[in-house]
Amino acid sequence: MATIRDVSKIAGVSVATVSRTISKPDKVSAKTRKIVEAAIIETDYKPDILARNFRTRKSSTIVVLVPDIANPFFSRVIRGIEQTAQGLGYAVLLGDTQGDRNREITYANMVKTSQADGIIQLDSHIPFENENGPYVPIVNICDCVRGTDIPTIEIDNALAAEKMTEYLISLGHKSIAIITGPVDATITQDRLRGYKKALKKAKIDFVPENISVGDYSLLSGTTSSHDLMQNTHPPSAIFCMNDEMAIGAITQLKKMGLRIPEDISVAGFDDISFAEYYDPPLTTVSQPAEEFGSKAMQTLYNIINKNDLIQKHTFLDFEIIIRKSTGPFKYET
Amino acid sequence: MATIRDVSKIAGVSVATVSRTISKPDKVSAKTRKIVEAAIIETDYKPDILARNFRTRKSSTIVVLVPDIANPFFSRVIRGIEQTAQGLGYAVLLGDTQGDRNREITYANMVKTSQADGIIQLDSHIPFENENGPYVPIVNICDCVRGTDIPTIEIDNALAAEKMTEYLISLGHKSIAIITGPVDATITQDRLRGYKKALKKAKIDFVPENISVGDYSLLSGTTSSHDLMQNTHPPSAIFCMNDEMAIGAITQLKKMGLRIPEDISVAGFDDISFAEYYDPPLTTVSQPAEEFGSKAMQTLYNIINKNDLIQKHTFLDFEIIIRKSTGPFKYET
DNA sequence: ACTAAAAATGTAATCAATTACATTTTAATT
DNA sequence: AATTAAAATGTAATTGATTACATTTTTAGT
Repeated sequence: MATIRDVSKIAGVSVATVSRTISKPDKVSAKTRKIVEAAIIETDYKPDILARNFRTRKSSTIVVLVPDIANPFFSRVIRGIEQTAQGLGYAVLLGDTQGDRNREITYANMVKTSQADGIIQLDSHIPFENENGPYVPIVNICDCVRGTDIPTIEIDNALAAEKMTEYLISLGHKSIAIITGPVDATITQDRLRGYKKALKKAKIDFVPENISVGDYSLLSGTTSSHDLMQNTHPPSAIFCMNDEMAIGAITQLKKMGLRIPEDISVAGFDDISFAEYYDPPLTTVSQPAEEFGSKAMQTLYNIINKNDLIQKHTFLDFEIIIRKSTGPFKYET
Repeated sequence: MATIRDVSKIAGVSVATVSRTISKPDKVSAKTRKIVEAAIIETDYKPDILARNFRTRKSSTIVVLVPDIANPFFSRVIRGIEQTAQGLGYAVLLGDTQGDRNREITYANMVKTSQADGIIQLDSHIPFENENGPYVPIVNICDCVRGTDIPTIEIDNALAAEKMTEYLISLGHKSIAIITGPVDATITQDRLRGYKKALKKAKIDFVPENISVGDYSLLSGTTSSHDLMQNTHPPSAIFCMNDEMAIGAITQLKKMGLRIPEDISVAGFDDISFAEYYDPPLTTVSQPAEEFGSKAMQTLYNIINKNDLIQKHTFLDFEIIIRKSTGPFKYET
């Protein structure tokens, strides 16, 4: 493999000139630039990225921390990150944490050791043992921690849940259950807040038994919905904090002989691609997954390169998608 | 940040001894090892990975080339890769190619420049301009090229398709359509071969119009199935080369007023998590997604580290999962 | 106690780029 | 043509760990 020194010899210039030809061509006269470029081609020179990274203390690599890559919403976000990263000349290191804090820290240390230039975290947890460590460029998206000055990108989860709940109320539902995500997640708390707010505005009493904690899996949708139907006053509508749980719930409710939406309404969250193709097509909250990814990468890029145009807290638009899994409340006959 | 020199000063030994304490502790006496370890803790020394990578020409990073990360089957494979990679001390660079050959080459060059130590390719395409370039550790999985000595990991796709087709034939179906993946993919050709073989064994004539080319998307399942139903002799069963297309097909067929499986049977491929939760639950071919990933990573690790125990061509087990989307053929009434 | 072999440790070169600073060349102005 | 500023180029230090080779210390055997 040819080195910069080989090129400089062939071109009859110094290594500095070769280096400049590559990284700041306008600092080199047109004549020598041509000579050097010819020498680069002749020697088939490819800069040694490892040496460059070592010297410049940059890796042009970022880490994505994701609770679970196999989650269809997250994988779309990551696709958005990856596409934008490619455009900006960054590589994406995948950090599937499976919720494990130690793995988060392992990946965070890759930034501290310059193996990566920054982190995009999709979970509401900051992977630093303590806050007074070295500065680490990080963007927190989708599910964001509060009370730090770390840039965040999210939708207004409380409002989205409020709107969806209002919609269900507008259909005549009074007993609306909710299947949540893990209790310690910010989005769970936000959405629960929005749900309660909508109930309050409609003067519907909040019933604790209408809450079931899930874990975003299909299975937890089935078990949670099963549990909810055992309540003394079973719900006539179930709002799930993601589409998988909604699909799990519908599967279970159908198995119990209930018709969707005639007997019970089910709404989801995320609008994954399957939502539209489910039977019945799922009423859900659409989130701009790819935009989350591209915005996050763009913001992280600005942080790394110290552009001042960083918006600390960005809110993206959501949309209530009304399909066929929700319908008017009907009194029992 | 403390360097190895700081540690050596504190410990009163040479940098070589510190380096050895870290990488080959058995080459260092117990006494000095203790001293050095204490100094490492005192200085909070973390080896500079960039310097190490530069010097050793290794990055402990591998690249995963995937046609689309948002495909649920692929994301499970990647999860398997990532888990195993973590255990082996490797980081995973995500290369979402969207089928773009240039992107594949870009990522392949990262290996040539030592930014990554090897590649796991999930597509039947080898990303080298020509074969006589530098040696690149690579493993080809799921959809594999033929006629090279690159290690592959796959299921026997022809056999799987043959078995599924045989199953549909055993239900009495004679007009069995197939929705394929892209024509140039090895798995498409393999599965098509298995499909034809089963037809031939059952003495059923192969009808070209029963083939519709899809692209693995939900939408292509709907359009392909719609097209197939316009045939002069519409099929009584449709075998789709992945579950998304099967789900798209079922959605479309239901829209056309057909009942699944009473009026028409639909089978998929992959057994993604949604398959079991669909209505009706999908008959499909189960592939061991995570095992693909972990086997691939293990094999790549062996290649990189020149262990000789490399099995060139590995075949994993598949399983025909019979659920409710397929049923006996019934003559039109 | 002496010697040889083995183990432990140290010295200093090395990896290939970038870049601060020094020097030379070119351009502009009078 | 002389002077000065600006542009272009060159020199050589620098980055931090690894490791070949040299040297010292320890161990074992007599």
